[in-house]
Amino acid sequence: MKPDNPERASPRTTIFDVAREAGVSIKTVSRVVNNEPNVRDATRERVRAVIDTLHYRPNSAARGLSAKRSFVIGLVYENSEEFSYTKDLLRGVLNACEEHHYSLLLRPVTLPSATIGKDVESFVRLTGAEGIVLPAPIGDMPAVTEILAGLNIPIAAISPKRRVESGISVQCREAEATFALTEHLIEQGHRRIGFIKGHPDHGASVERLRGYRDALDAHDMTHDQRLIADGLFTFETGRLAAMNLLDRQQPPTAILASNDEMACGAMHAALELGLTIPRDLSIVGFDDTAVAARLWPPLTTVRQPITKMAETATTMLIEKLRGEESGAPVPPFECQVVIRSSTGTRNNT
Amino acid sequence: MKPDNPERASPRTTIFDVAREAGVSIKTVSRVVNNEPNVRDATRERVRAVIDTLHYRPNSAARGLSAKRSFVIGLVYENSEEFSYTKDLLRGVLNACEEHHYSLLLRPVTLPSATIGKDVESFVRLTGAEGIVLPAPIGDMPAVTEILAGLNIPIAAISPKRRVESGISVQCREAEATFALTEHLIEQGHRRIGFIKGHPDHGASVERLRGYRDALDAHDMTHDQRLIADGLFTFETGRLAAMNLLDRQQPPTAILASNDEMACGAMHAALELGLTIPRDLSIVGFDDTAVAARLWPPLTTVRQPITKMAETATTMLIEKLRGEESGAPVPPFECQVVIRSSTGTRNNT
DNA sequence: CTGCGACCTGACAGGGCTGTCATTTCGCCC
DNA sequence: GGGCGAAATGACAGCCCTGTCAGGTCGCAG
Repeated sequence: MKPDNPERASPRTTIFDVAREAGVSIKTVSRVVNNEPNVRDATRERVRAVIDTLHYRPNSAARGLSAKRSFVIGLVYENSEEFSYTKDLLRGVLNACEEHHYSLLLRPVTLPSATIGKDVESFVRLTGAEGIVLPAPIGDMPAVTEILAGLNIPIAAISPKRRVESGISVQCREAEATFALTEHLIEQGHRRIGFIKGHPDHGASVERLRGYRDALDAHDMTHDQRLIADGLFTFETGRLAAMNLLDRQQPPTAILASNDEMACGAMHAALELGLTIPRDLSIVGFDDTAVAARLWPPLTTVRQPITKMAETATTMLIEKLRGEESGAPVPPFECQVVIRSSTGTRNNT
Repeated sequence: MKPDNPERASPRTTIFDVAREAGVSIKTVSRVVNNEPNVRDATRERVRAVIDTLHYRPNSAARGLSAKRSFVIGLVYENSEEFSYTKDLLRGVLNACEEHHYSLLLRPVTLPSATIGKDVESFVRLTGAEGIVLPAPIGDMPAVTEILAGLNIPIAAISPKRRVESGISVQCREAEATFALTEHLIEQGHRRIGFIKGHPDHGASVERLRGYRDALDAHDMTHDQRLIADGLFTFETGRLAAMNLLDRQQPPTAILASNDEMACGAMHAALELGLTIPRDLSIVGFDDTAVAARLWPPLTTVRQPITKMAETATTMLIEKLRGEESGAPVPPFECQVVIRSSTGTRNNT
């Protein structure tokens, strides 16, 4: 037996109630709600007050129906093992959506996917999303971008390989950060620094490799192709690549992996070989994922302001939808090198 | 210059188009779309065919407005550092929502929160969510559940302390799993097994402690209160608790932490003290988060079928909204002990 | 052939909001 | 005080779908 509750599902207050209470037409209330001009300040105030007392919230279904807009942003993301990147990303996108009263709808995808174009298309058709946020590497996939261009849906790409022309994109100074990371190793005396490349589909892979190479150049160090190994951003490819690198006659004294997952794999490889970190081998990663600080020794890595980047990209996307586009591309964000204990001094050998 | 595209934003096909094409009334199309009865099979087929050719998708705003429903499920989750639990959870909830054509809207919260009741209330009012999924420990918070009960919004609790009467909840056999985990340690010869408790607000904490105690009883081992330490499910509390435990005159030879984060903290504590795992100390966790397999040595832990649990709970919630409630509570799910290398044989000392 | 349920189908009225456009009010200048 | 343009406000249709209910069709028993 529940306590008797005569009125089920209290009848939501509508714009009509507010209008009556404030003594204006519903259209005026609508104008106030949407911050439209042409309402006298006094009227605006009065309506606002009534809205507050009545706890009025516009019905988004009705609003969307009438305005022929969905107020929905879609986020298509890779549902990968490593999720702390996605977590921060999600946080940023969600912040922006809430701030501007948009809803966020999610579409996880498993890569590689042959049907991703169709998937995104049906996602958009079904949800009526007005704009789509595309984190790397999806923002670089023609199958997706072309479909969305055809549908006339604006996109915001996060860390794409290159700026999308006529689209929104935010990036961060990954090359510079990798440069600094490499320099950190050089300063500690390392002269043979191994590098594990990232997935070739990610723009980040190119940038990070560039930063590494530039640092070697800046310190007049020779490039040894045998110190560069392929990887795909996964734990296992990192482990294998490191095994490979460490199996050389002249193994590196430090390894820079293009992300934390692979750095973690490299660490496992080193430990399996009985090496002590950082005494026998220094290891650094990139991303500062949740795992990085949990490893032993804790991993030196680079933190990107993902949440901030995602928030900025999404906000720009929404502004574009509103026609408030500024047009000016955002300057790239700064990354931050996080020095922990997986790196240590090393003399030449 | 883009290729000229005369028609912008192709006019979406509406129910009206389908009706005309199929030679029936829009109401009949509506019936087909919603799988309602009272449509002749031949008619149904014909309408379905037209829907397919025209790629018709009902406009959810219009549908919601007309039916006075939002087709929205809300997920309120703790935006914690450890996210791999939430990732799996999200996956399950999303699966169920897609399957039943509901949208999922997210509301992350930071705990502890004094305003969580109000937050959830405004979330529901704003989104019009018809049902809310509440993972632990939020499903146990009266501030939240009472608000939702008042709003007449059904909830689905995942791993709550106790079954919500007249509500949906799914749980898994955490006590049994912890029992098995403890037994694993006992079989390896451990006689002094430390235990780090979880956050007192989580139902899981009680269950896991119970499993540990039951296992000791089953093997006629004495309970030593000094082997039990408090924790709050975070890395740092785990580290501190382990430090404490290992500082005893008779330190434990194995530590069972109530989750992986704390197990990881315990591992750091042990390594800081110069211990080798598992030679000097075995460590086990709970949850099988992404970090567990990345640690060195990889962590023995317990995997819960979170995705499955979340999917089941959400499906039940949606069925309830549809009035298809079966009423029968689901039997608890089974957990799986994942044995890795952080545990090893130990003779009595 | 008639009558009568049972089953199908369609007409119509909104649902809460916004776009359009007509109307009223206001401020200001001569 | 009258006149005028701009600002403020409101009336109304319509967005696309579903609930309701009336009407139409079908099969079958009498």
